[in-house]
Amino acid sequence: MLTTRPRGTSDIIPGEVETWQYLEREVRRICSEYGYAEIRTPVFEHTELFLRGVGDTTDIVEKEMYTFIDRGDRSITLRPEGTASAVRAYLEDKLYAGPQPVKLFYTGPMFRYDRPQAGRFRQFHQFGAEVFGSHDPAVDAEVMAMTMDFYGRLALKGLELHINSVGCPACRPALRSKLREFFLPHIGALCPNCRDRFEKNPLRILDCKEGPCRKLGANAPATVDCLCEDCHSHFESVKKHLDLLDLPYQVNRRLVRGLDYYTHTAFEIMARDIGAQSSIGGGGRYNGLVETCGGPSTPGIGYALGMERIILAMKSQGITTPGISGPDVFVVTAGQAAASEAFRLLFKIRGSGISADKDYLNRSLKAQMKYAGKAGAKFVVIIGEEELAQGVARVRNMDSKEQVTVTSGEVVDYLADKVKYRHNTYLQEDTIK
RNA sequence: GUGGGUAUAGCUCAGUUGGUUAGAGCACCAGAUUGUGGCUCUGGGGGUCGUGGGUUCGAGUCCCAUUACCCACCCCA
Repeated sequence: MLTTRPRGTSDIIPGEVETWQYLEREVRRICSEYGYAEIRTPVFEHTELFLRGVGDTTDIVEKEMYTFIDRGDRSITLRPEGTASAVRAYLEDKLYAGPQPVKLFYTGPMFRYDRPQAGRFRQFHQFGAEVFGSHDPAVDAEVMAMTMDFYGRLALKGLELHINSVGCPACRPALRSKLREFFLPHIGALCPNCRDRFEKNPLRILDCKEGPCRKLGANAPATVDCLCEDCHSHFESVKKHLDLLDLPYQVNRRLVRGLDYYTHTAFEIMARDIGAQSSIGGGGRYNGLVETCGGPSTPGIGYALGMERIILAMKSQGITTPGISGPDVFVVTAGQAAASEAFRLLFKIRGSGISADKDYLNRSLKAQMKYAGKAGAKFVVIIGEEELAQGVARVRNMDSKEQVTVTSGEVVDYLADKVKYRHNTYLQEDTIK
């Protein structure tokens, strides 16, 4: 146990972390372009927030929360999702008092006590965004377009945007009773889970994957057939705005998201090639949530994307991301006499903004060269007795094998010049994805 | 919470019907005449065979339990 990480968690080690850093860069870039500001909230909250926010009949709350009592006898829960916290902060930090609408994004770890499998972990990471304060269907479209834009920037292909409207408090009671009416004669044929859902939330029966429930559900009244005037026109307008952007989507009448707070628009993005857990992102409108959490009636909409699943999809599509990058310069010495000079030079190089390193294992010149090559150093600076005596250093370009002699006074400037050039090309490579 | 599969070196895996000091490739380290990397060659370090019990003269190999991981169900990112 001492050397085993907790189940469903993972270490992101050098070689992998560069992919995460790249994704996080892209997240910040797109959010700034779309006008979303970052918010950082605690990874744990009072349990009540999630009970209220996420909904106490959802699977997340019923069986997946990491909840514990702290030393002050408070019930604390590791956040299973980001929206509830964003809503809490919106209220607590009085963001409603600022210019509206309020557009926020976050990235970070979420926690759900699930059995791990492909694409599912107990600690996983989401990038999410929320918009508070606007009813405009154009915002629904913006939010969906933004997710698809993000995937597109990562060069992901073949994703499907599924959308639906799950109604609002005005039309949902009618829908519920219609569904109950429909399923009542067949209640015996439903799976045990759905018999439970029949009472609590018959909407979710539509989402069931069990054969019999699925068959029955195919002919059941769908949410889109029972929408009130308001919901209907909202949904139509959302679709119109998606069309304006030429954004392909499919209306999925069965799409009912697992969180209770959704109203009007619900959407989900599916990837076909990442195993059984094919959803790589989803979201929807939650016009009642802020009020449920004790705030003024405020419309809201948001989404969350699963970082691990994005990485899975990228891998299975053969998309490469920046890897580990070696030092710009590696300082190699020959003989003890050069050691002091090399050590000083190393720090001078670093001081000019160039990444540099040297051997600390007392290795032979050959071994130092070998290491520099494996570490991916772009240049090697060699100092031996001969160079010391002449007041020079050899600078070797590891790619071209070209080696020049530079006076010790000019070494740093010489390297700075070469490396600056490399940095520019590196930045360009970095952007192509 | 339920089901199936797997567990031998840092990694990927061999390991005959149970039989002596458990192997390979890759990786790591060091050398190949005295100061130059990627290729090649030689050598070296590294394994309580997941853990605990059992059967047996003898278990990496058979049996039981346990843990971890993987995959799937439920559900979600």
